[in-house]
Amino acid sequence: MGRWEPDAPERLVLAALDLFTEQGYENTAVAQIAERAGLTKSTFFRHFRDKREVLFGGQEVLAEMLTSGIAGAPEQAGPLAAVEAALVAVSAGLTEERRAHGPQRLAVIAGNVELRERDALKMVGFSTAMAEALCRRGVPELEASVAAELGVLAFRRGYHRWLENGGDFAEVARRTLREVRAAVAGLEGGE
Amino acid sequence: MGRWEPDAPERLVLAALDLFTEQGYENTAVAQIAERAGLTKSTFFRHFRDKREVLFGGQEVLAEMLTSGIAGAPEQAGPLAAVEAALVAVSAGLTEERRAHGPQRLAVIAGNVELRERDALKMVGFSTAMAEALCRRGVPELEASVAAELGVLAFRRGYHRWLENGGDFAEVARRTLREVRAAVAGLEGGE
DNA sequence: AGAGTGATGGGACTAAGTCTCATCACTTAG
DNA sequence: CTAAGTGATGAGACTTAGTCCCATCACTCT
Repeated sequence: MGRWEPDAPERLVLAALDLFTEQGYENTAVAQIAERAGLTKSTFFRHFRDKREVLFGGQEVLAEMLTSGIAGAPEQAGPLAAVEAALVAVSAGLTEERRAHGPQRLAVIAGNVELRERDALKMVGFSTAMAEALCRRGVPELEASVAAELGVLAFRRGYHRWLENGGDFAEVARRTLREVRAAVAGLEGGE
Repeated sequence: MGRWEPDAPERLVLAALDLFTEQGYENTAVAQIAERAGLTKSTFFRHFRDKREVLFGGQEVLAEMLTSGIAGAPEQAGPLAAVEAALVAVSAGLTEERRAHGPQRLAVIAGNVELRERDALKMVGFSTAMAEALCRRGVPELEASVAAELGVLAFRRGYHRWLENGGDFAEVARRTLREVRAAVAGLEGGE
């Protein structure tokens, strides 16, 4: 399978990350990314659906982990316990290599609307994936949506913390989800 | 102000909606939309940031209504009561004319990833707008985010119901938010 | 009538994204 | 050891989104 210089996708990701950081996302052409990676525009689009996607690769895998995490939670677990299982399960996909470029990647995304847009879509994907998995466990549709939304919120916050402080993502995510649940309780209690 | 044939933006929206429905979003060129509206490509991009935006116009106004709804809620109101005020306030922006093309618009959006992506971004915008408005009321940041997220969920579901059944949006939204709160309670209680 | 203003038309230009075909590195059967 | 096969890449044409600049036109006000 691997011919020529191996790992074309990874080389493209790294080249893109550097160029986006150096000169900004919109000032960087796909051809330029490909050139720095020793490839061509054709090859770039063979590996990535579009220019944005070079920063969001492998998220389908994470969504898959979320759903299987929920599916694999104990029978008697409630929706939020299942969501916790999902967050724990996804930690297997958050590799140390992924953490290395995380902050740089987040900075680039934060600086561009198109990229924030793609990020929003990915988060919606996570949410519906979890909600559907919860429904398959017999959770009513609305409760599933609420639990999934809270799960995504915890995931986002946990992910940021994990990038800042490191450590085990499963641990961080568990703690973050607990805080979200506390906030929910405070919401209902405080009226 | 109005010269030539008036209401260029509205004509563009209607032309786009028809063409997207007839032949699909990706099979429709901007030049074609402009032509059907009796205008040119230049004018299209003068009124809309990009091709997607022709289906999402005026949402900044809605976000504005959400924030001012929250800001205008009674002092002693809790976060979720403020969110309810936001949803009630936004009903002023959901005109009957908007409802007329709602289903067609939703169908087009549902059929295209780029458009779902833009929709996701708009919802994130609503969420952060509400969360920031809640923070300005002194609500802790995490609770504000949770409440805003629940508010967006209620807004989406209420919007769909409103399109299907009509009636007063404020009424529908209030009922939907109540259901979301019940689901949240069921989530915490059932474990 | 003439200057000013704001919206439009037109056309050139860049870059994203698609498509097709040739080519090259490497594998495997004979 | 060679020749066919396979999969990834290169090359280039092509369409369209989106930007820019400038001329023009409709209408207003003096």
